[in-house]
Amino acid sequence: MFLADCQARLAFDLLANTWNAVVVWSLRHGPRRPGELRGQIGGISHKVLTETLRRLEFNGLVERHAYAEAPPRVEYALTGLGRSLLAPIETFGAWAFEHADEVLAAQDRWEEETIASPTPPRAERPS
Amino acid sequence: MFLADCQARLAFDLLANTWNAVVVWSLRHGPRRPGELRGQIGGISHKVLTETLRRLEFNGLVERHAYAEAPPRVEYALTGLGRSLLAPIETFGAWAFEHADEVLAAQDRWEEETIASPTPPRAERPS
DNA sequence: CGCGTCACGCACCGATCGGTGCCTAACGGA
DNA sequence: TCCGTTAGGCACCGATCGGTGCGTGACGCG
Repeated sequence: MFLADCQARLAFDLLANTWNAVVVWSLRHGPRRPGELRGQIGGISHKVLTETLRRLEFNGLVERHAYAEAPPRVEYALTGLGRSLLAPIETFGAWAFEHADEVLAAQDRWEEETIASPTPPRAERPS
Repeated sequence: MFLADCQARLAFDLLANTWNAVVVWSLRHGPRRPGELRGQIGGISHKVLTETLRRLEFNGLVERHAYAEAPPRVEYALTGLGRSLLAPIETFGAWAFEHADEVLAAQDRWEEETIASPTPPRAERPS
């Protein structure tokens, strides 16, 4: 599992992007319009949102429905496949809630122990 | 959950990298040396492996044990926090096994429907 | 003495990620 | 007529990701 060309790597490619899982999660309660998504999710640019939605559509996780109306209206909804991904995502979210403080504590510990650390491996910290 | 500055975003930063989850998973059965990891995992460069391990160490998921021996010997092991992440990772892996074919089918469908697609949103395909 | 092993650092590089800013198209309202 | 709204395309940009290649230090072996 997860070795070399294993299919399981595919799952991580689906979550490798910063926003994929967040967008999927934001669609869990039904169809949403891009504007709504941009509102619900904080700090995603409109370009990246559409790119993300295209990618999710390409992978069969969401469906795009465009209505030819006065102000253009578009809705994105999860497919069955997309909905099946909600459970794993929630598992992760639960883990994060339980252990976020431990991760933060570990990061702080690192900063203490190594005096003047040359290159803190990465921010990894919500701005 | 997953909104704006929510802590749950942290979980995805931990998996945002291509190799983080794979390396954690490769350590599930006990300590491993870098060489072993490079062997188990396919196609990871030595630079990226050490970077990944440093990052995991920084986040408190793995521990580094160096033995001052003749040919330098180093072992990396999961911490308790790291082990607690195995369950969510496995959940994902299970999802991938179940649905990988659906994702691939969706991708193929995309290629059929849109004749000469201008920009296939992304490879997202194991090479 | 030269070679191999092992962990790892560093310089360099191309590809991708994500962000900003500006553009269109189509309509309703003032 | 001009503005606002909505979706989204396009150009451009800096930061990061991941890869290659080379060097080092300490040892063991022939």
